[in-house]
Amino acid sequence: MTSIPDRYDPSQAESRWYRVWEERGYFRAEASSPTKKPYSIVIPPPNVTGSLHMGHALNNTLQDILIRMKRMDGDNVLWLPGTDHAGIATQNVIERQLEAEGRRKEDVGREAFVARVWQWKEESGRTIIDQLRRLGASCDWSRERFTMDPGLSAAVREVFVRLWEEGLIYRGDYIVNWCPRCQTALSDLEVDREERDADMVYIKYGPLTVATVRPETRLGDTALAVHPRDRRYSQFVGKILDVPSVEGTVRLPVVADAAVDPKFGTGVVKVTPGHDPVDFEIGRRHDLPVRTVIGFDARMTAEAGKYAGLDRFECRRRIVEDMRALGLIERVEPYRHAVGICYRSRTVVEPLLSKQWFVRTKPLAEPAIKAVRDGRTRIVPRVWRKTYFGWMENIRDWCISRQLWWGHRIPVWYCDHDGGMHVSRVDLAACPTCGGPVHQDPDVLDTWFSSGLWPFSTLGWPRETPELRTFYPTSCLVTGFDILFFWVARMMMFGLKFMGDVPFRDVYIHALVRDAEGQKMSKSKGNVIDPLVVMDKYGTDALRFTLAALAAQGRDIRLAEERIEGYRNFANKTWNAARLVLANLDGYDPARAGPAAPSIADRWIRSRLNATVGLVRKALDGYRFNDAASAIYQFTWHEVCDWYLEIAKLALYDRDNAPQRARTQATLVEVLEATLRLLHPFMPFLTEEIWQQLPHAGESIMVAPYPRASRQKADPAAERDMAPVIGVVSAVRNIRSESRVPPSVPVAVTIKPPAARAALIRSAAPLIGALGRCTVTVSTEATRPPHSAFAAVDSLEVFVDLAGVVDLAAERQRLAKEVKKAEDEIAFLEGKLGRPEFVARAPAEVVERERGRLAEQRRLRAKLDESLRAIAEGRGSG
RNA sequence: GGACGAUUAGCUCAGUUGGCAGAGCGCUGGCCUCACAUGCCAGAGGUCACUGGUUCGAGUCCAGUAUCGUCCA
Repeated sequence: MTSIPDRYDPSQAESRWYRVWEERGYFRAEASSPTKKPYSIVIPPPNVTGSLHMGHALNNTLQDILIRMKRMDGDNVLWLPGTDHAGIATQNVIERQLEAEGRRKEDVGREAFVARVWQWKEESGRTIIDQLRRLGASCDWSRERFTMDPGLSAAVREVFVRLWEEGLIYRGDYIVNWCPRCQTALSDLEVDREERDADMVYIKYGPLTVATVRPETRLGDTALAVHPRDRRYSQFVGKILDVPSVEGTVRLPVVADAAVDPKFGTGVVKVTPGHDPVDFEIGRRHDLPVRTVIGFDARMTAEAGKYAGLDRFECRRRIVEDMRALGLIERVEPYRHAVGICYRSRTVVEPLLSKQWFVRTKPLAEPAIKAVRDGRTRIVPRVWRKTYFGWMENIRDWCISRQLWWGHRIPVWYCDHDGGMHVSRVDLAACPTCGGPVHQDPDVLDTWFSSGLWPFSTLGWPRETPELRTFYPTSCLVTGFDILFFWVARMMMFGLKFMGDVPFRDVYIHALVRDAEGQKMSKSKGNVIDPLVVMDKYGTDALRFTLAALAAQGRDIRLAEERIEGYRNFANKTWNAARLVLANLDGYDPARAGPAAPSIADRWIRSRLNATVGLVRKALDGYRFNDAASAIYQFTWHEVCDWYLEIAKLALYDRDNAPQRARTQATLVEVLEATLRLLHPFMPFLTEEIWQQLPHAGESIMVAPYPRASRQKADPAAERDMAPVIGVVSAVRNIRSESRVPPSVPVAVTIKPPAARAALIRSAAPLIGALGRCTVTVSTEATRPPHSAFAAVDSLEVFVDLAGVVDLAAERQRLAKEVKKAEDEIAFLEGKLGRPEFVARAPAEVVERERGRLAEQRRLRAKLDESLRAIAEGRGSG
């Protein structure tokens, strides 16, 4: 009957429409618009090395939903995409390539190495960008940025120089987290914690005993420390102890310092200023020397004497053996503790003293705290505010230098002649003071230093561009909580500092995607669900809708394949609804649909659509994507498909009533078309595919208006009048099912409405008859027919004649169940209304409502009792 | 150790100003009814973790307990 296939095939629709949209320029923003309201989002730039995982899929689906809705609203929408150069990760990729060739980066040299990274970036860096297209992301690709683009690099230099000039950047020797694998310093944030089993070794230090899990650092000890108020050890404070140890007797002073936790170990700690950040501070306060015994390669240095050259962990084993031989080990206890590991290479980091660059963060953090407190930036859901404040208020200086080759090189030059240091926006070829030769600082900046500028560097800053004026502050940032500190916090600080305003009005923080068991997805666990595989199997729209439907605030998403399958079915359901409509539009002419007044069902479905639009709008305004998705799902499937389409078929198949048919066609087209627009941000491909085949105005659903709800469109009378129709049909079906009457056998139904509803029910009788597969008699004077089953629907009494087909026992059972329900309800309400406090204190309307319910239930029970009696007396059985 | 979150149907989860406990999946029974079996109809299934408190009334507000999870030290 129709050439449209009965299954929706996503694969061909997806590639086709995306190309059309892009070619027509729908994704492009206007640099400025005299009339359109700006709406902008900058993408959290994925690593250029990355490939799309579920987290990206979720993050970008949510952004695309917002973007598409606002675009349909007619705003001047900018979704700015791009990628991040991801210093360590990208460098690792090329290093591994070299490794496979049997070479190291030192063999090829810095310049050639960086050139090779660029080449790789040009060839392979588009993977994730293409995958975002696959997802349907409607980014403005003409404005795609990369953190190492010339413009963004200029922004990095500008920021570095200005911060330096204001004294907010400094260079110095401090203990930093060193990754021996990546051969670079890391910021505190780049160090993950992992629980590991270790040996807590109790070592004798002369008269005292010290507990440590890092015995190899014994070689770097320059003091012992106790808490100033620890009476146990006050006699030792200020003394210098002669401590026999593996390298002979060493002299160690005992200092008192409040940083010592008297409850840890014995209460005495060893102080190793060269290898522990706390000890480093203690060392400064007490003017202790620093001994570096572990090097950048994680091997013991010459300072370690006979242990020099040993790997740090090998040295740990050896030194314990040696101490044991010397009787210096008091005892060894198993100990579980959190070890710092590099977030990229998972290598245990070594706190090491080195010269690094730092940003003084306190002065930057204060305005960033205030902006959120004042509501200039709104964090959604609000619970994350506390986390944000907690971190910002206890912020520590940020180590921004990395000993990598790939990244923004620190814009500092040292004169080889006079030793001077020059911070500069432009490359220096010679010393500005003496003209001598210069060399640039070898280090590069933390990747987050450049991504922290993303909301304005991508818009052209430090140049003053129309884009910057139009789209900054951006409207919303959509991101996961895992980079709240890494990225969001830093954009807040930099945005306020350099733009004088917040980088975004809203920050929407979404959950993490986990597997069905709640485990974090990871390649090593083998539990990843690959979005690309899912898109192939179920379609992009199904994946997008699933992610939106599961994106409830404040909870992680457990993704199981069955869920995606369920929403694939929803896509197919919508497809088939459209098939039904499209197959029945012959002779349709919207101009001629006017004359016939809409039926109750027409008015009802329009009113329901209006209500659904209201729900979806409200949900999306509050970033409640799951509520929006479920409202659309519920309406489309359970109101349009389950009821309205079934009702519409009656008119569509009735060729003798042309006006009624035309009117129904008009309603179908109107409701389906609007539903598609409502659904479009969630399922862009399917909706475009159908919309193009429906009568429509405009060239693409992408740029058609997003539906708006209005009070005028609400039709409470129609909703009230449809309720008994649905109620009676459901009751008839229920009786039919419970009495085991096959659908093919017609039954006779008698409805006894109260006088006030008689006209309505009479006019709806054919409808009820068709939907319930029954013949309907309506009479206000009806009496219970013999051999009939009974149901009450609000104020209506419904009798289903089961002569010849009735299962008496089944009907009795069904009635008994209804009686039980009514009686429970009556008991509950009588109890409630029997309490004088309730009647006295609850609002009058609540009391009135409960009284009405009680009366209703009592009446119902009476009717049910009557039916049961009829059966008992044999009247029902015939 | 500190902070936050979670505990609602067999499973996964909604439940926004306190006023008849909902969805999806799964399950049971019946249907290939001319859009769809990726479907249709009907149904079963819940002491809202526990203990107190506030209130006429608590899944919802407050305090505590237990278990699980996350983040920070």
